[in-house]
Amino acid sequence: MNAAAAGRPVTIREVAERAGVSISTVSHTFSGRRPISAATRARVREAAAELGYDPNPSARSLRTGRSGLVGLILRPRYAVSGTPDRAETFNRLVGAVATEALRHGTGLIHVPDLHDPAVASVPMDGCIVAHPYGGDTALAELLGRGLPVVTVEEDPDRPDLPWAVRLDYPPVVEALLDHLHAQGAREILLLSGTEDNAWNRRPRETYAAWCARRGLRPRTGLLSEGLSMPDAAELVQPLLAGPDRPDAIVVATSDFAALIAEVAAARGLRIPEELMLAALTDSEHARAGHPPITAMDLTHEALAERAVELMLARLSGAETPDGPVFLTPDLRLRASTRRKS
Amino acid sequence: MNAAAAGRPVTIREVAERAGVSISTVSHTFSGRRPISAATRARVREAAAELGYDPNPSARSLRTGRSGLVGLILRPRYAVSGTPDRAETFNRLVGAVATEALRHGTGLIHVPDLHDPAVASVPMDGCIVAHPYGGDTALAELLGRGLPVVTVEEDPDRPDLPWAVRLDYPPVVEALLDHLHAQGAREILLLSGTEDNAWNRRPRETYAAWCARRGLRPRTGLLSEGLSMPDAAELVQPLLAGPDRPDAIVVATSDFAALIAEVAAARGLRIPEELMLAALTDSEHARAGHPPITAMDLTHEALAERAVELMLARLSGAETPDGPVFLTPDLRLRASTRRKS
DNA sequence: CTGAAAGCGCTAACAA
DNA sequence: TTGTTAGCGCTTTCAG
Repeated sequence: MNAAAAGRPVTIREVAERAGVSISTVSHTFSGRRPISAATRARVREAAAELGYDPNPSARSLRTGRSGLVGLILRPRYAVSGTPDRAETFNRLVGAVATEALRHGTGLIHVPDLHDPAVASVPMDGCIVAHPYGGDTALAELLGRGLPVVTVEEDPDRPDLPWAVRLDYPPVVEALLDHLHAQGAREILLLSGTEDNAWNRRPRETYAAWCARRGLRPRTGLLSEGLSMPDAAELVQPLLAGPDRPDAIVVATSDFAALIAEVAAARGLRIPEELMLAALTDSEHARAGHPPITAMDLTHEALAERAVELMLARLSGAETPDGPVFLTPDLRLRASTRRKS
Repeated sequence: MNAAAAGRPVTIREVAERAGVSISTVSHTFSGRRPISAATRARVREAAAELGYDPNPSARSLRTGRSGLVGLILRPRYAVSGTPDRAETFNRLVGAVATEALRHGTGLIHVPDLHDPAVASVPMDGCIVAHPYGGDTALAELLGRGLPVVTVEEDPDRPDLPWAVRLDYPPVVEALLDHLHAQGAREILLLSGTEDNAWNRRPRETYAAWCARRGLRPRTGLLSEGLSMPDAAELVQPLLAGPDRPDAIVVATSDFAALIAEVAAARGLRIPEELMLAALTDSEHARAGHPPITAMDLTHEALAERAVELMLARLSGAETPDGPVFLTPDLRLRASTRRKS
């Protein structure tokens, strides 16, 4: 029984001994960073294989200063405790980042709470911070440590950090509003989430500007991403009750959009004839809703792909880009906003 | 500008110097593993904060032998290169494992190719191997290194490894077959995937036994998970053409189930009246199909939760369990197998 | 082409 | 309560 089978890790020293060479020769055999005679290399490889040698990654990165690992921090606090909408969003982003990292042969670490001292910090060469808040503290912390950071969506208070993949909301949100307007909507209510991130802020800004241009009264409200369905229903009811109810609602999350559709149906309001409905993120709720709900897909896969590329470029010493990469969300018009005319 | 802002990591030594104490005092201030006077502790904390000190995780784990990180390897090779069905499956499992790890404050590493020497190995205390193959080489490699491993589904050739979360297929597959039989199916075709894992093997075994018991002729075929839709369509066509076409098909993946529904529709075959259809994994394809397709949900979230629990228990020194944990897949009967009678 | 040895930053045993 | 120091396993300079 060799050392590995016994549970004790095999070190470079044992391999060297077995092969009858020095530890530096073993090291160089694997790194290839200096010429080793074929005979020696064969002996070392054989010894390593027999012993089940696997270089200790901590020792290596202590020495080299690099781990070959990229971190991922998903900021939205409701990402983890999830309604299906949030779960789908979270899963798509995490899955896509993981896929992309693996495709490049890079290990990916999901970083646990940065601020919890009970939690060991992780050896990462750089970190992807997804959907940061305005003035994001975790982002600031990492930047303060001098760690290379790439963000998925910008910290809305620091929109110009160049190492970022951003979503270009204005044209898409305008297209959505124009579409609603073209279908006859004149009283459009925007229900944002309460998370202070780009996804909530940018569309709100675009909406305000659009209303001003059109000379329409802006109508906005908040619906926290953390609400339970019953609590959200409670808040939605009165919005549909009064005589001044909106003729279209744009709501941040798609499961609340589906909820609004239900509440509307219960009140006898027909969609899209009496009320149009759209969501600012897409999910199965929207696609399979009754009727299917118009939604903006945030192209998580593309965000992930570009973010990983950006990070790897950065770690290989690429120049700082002139500005963020911009991607365009994908507007998916569905029956909830399509009036037969 | 301090060292961190300058890009150079701050070490314990600098903190000690600044606080006017020894490095072991700094170490113990953070680890809390020996009493430190309040005054000293305050000075150290202040110095650390001012310098932006963050303990080097590689140094720590080199010394302690533990990293606090759990690895995750997803074995199915089609998990990454994905059709939507595989992407949903992969995303759900990865997302759920990540969520569960974070909930416990544990870092999670997606392990890149174990056998690629160009890829740095990762510092993990244990590893979750999901959906291993029969005689899985990666699993064997990790076990050979003496690393604590927990599997999600068993290596079908090593069904008794106790550190595993398994799916209890037989009763659910039987229930599905009984259901089809009760609806009148007598010529049931099972189209397995070609990945040699539990998900393909166990239902096949159950099917064979069920046919034997019922005195029915087993009809089986293969449809590789890696096929493109057109290629899969090519293979499916003849199955529906002959006079001895099956009256029910159980197919492994749900997107091929949806494909079969399309092909059947194109041939004028009505579902479920002339052909019943079921999938051995659920996805939006099945839920949103026309008609919606009966499917077995593999409860990825529950698998992930139990696997992470098992891993953390194992790492805290829990006793080896008597056997694997068994979970029951969730059979979701839908219109594709529901004949009006 | 190969070996000896320093040292990465930290923890923990031992000393005081 | 605090300080001194060995050494975790590796990479890399410097010698040969």
